[in-house]
Amino acid sequence: MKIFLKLLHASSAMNDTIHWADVVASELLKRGGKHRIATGITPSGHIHLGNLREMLTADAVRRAVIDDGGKAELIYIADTFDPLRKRYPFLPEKYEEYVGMPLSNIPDPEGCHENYSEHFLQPFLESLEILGIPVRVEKAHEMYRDGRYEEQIKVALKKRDVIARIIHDVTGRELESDWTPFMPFCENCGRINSAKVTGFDENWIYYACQCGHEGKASYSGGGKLTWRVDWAARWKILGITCEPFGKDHAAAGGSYDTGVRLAREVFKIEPPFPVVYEWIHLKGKGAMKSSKGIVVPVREIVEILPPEIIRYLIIRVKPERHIEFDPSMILDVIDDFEDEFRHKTRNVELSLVEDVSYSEVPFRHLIVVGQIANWELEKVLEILQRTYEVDDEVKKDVERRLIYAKKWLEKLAPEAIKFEIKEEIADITAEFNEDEKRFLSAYAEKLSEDMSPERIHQLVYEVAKEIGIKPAKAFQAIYKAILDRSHGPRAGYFIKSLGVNWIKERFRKVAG
RNA sequence: GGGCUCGUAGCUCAGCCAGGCAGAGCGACGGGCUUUUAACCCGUCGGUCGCGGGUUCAAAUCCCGUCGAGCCCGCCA
Repeated sequence: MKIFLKLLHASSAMNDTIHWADVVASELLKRGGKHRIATGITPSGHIHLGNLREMLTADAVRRAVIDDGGKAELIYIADTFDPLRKRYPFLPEKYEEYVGMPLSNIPDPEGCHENYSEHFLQPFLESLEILGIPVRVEKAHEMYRDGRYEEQIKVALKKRDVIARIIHDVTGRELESDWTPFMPFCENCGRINSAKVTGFDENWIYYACQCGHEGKASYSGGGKLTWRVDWAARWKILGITCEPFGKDHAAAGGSYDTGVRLAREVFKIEPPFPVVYEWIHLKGKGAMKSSKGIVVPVREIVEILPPEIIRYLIIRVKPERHIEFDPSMILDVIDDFEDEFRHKTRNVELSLVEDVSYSEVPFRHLIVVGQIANWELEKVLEILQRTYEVDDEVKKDVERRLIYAKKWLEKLAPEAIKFEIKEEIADITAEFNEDEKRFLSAYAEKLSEDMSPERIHQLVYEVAKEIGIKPAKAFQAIYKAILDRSHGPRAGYFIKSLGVNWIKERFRKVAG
């Protein structure tokens, strides 16, 4: 047996090591065949790339469980019933008065959605769809309103002392004698963080609010459980078996520690299997935090980068490692992806969005060709046909990724990679010396319609030699005449795709 | 005070769970292709695996300790 294990080890060492998501999946499958994975991001501001890590971590596990023969689904609990903590920098002054009110009761700061939480939630949900993350959405204010918490609220209120002791044991925090695990919603001032429970019976929870109002709250929507208790309660209500969460919750004495004990001792369930993940840092700016305004909204990223790249960016890194997100390095990440794609790695498998095909045309290439072809699909395909076999599948993929290439170029690309064809000769500011003019003129003479791109490229060297200038000078003249700069895409393909006759005419004009 | 992660080639990291000749990519250097946007091909250099102990025939890997970096511990992903 021991020898067998060693052999197994030796042979698996030759391949990639087991993917983290598969490790989690096999752990889960030891516990049962059916899993419900929870995620929970509060829509209190723009939902950013850092938040997305939670979703992608969960989705990678979901897929791994399914690939391993189990069943798994994803649930996203949007805490729409959470109070607005403070007036964030991006909110107008007026929002000071909404602090403490549930997000679902606050107006949309930009007036385009039903309420505050919807404003941030909707674009995020659209993004999840684009990223191929199938998720069942549960909005907290609806769960409470529909009475799904009722039983657990009653349990929590009755076991107030047990809960208080657990929180004290785990965190060392001494709770005040009038503390309860319930935060009533005050029907007078509309806040959900300023009233105290004064008593309860089978039908009502009685409270006194700082605003002076005294009233009674319903078990269905009249308030919510405090964070730590709410978390454990929802595990029970939704039957959660696995949940990824940020390292803040994982610290000793953090909310997962209390959650474990609350789950077992108060709600009588086994806590979900934890997957702890690290923050994503924005290169040079530190951890992404909505509250600090260091944010790349997910909805913007999914417009600029293909979903498989965004997935790959996060899924390829073990959750417990932090990710340094450097927008200027994204082409390298895409290169890595394309290299892994050729080897069909597990990272790629978990990153590709189902039902989306991916061709071998490199993204870098699309960027050059797209610019040459002025982003016209037919023209791009025509150019690609010289190097690739373009069938319907490739065509479909190119059509899809060409849009990203264009957006990426506009929003994230370094200037050096961009170029623009000067339509008018008057737009060219560069000077041409006699050698260059002689070259362009002679080159235009020899160039003919039936030449292949390779032949056109070769011709540059031949003509340059003939009139006695260095090839480098010849290339510079060509690019100056077309782009008004000294560098550009590989000359042969470039000239061919621009049209030989157009080039001949242009070179003659420039040469005077 | 408690907890987590990281420390392996100049840089970014894999390898550690399951001990078995120290790896990849990039960079640098040399050569080929007589500029092509961080192009391609061939080759070379490059590491006391943070440090100190321990276990073992054998340790980057396991155990104990230690130093350094970053982060978390009201709410937050």
